Amino acid sequence: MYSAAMSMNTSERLIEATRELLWERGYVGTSPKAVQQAAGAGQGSMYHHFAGKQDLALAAIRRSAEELGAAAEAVLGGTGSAYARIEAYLLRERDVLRGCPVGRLTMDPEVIADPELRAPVEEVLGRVRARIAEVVQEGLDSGELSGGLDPEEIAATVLATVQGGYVLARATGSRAPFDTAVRGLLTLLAP
Amino acid sequence: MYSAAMSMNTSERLIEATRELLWERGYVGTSPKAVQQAAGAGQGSMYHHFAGKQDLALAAIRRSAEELGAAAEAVLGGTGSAYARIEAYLLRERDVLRGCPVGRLTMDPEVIADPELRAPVEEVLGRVRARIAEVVQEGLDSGELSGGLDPEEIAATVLATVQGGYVLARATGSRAPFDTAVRGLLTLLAP
DNA sequence: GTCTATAAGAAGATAGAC
DNA sequence: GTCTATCTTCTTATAGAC
Repeated sequence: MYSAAMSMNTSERLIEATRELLWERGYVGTSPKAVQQAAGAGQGSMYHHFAGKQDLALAAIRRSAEELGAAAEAVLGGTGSAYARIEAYLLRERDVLRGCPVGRLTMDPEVIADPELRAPVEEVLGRVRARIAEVVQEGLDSGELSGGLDPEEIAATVLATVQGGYVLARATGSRAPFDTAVRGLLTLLAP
Repeated sequence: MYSAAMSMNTSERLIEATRELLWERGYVGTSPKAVQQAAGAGQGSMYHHFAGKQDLALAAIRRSAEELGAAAEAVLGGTGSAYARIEAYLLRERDVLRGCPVGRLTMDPEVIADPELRAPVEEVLGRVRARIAEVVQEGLDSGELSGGLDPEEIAATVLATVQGGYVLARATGSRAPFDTAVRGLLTLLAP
């Protein structure tokens, strides 16, 4: 059962349970049966609300992407200097060992092969990347960051460091490599 | 059938087929049956050579890790300045859209949950990270790289950028974000 | 809306013949 | 070493009753 969610209706519980399972096991590793058990819903109930596994995953992925975009915007659109906001993004509270609920899906062959499932993943990662680039541009305009930097390049480096930090952390079973990689990047970016 | 490998014996073909499937679909997404078909081997044949799925995956993962370590050492242990060798590592030929055959496994819940399967992944990523740190240290010692850098941190940033670059590339279906992230990092590292 | 029944095929083996 | 048979459980549904 989706323990933190007894007050949700069945459709909501199914989506939330799917989000958790996709995060932990990916699309290939998540079965409708596992979703039903986690949501406390029956077989017929699930197929009443959703057309099938793909349909349910689509709802779950869209919501996770939306949430990720909002969380990124919350720090990148905050107050402070450009460097401070990028630092806030990098140091933002994260469940490092669980990885990124969206980035994780890029390693799933069936998500990547399905344009509908891949679309929200591509869209939100592109949006966050563009938003970081805007902040870098602001830092260049104000003279806060050094002149030779390309905003799009630095934004890709920042996002890649985060996504790759998850990989290193999960490989070691410790969040330390994630934090180390972030500190390295912050040193390189330091005005 | 493992098309490029008709001359290998059954055991070899099974390992190579497993490496390909683990790379593409992960451990959770790879079935013994799929391995057998890709290797052109029968059920009984596979279970004669290997105790089961985990045993076969262990052989495959160990080999992929070994290969990755050797490829990294080939560029990091080459000639040239510290920066040039790190640049060579970052620009090294890669099948970007396929991702990293080793890093990819960190997103697999059953690999991460199994100490035997995770060990080669952790070991080789740690080894590459330490090797990059050595090269950064050489650059600091020679005065080629700026003084304020921590070798361990920069090494983690370099490896994370690569691993995260794969994520961004697969999300968009294009290798461009990988190359962009690498260029950003090279700009930040430039002596 | 939710439940149970049914089903073809895959997953991950084990057993024993050849 | 390789092959076929067999087994249990899981996967991903569909059909129809309540």
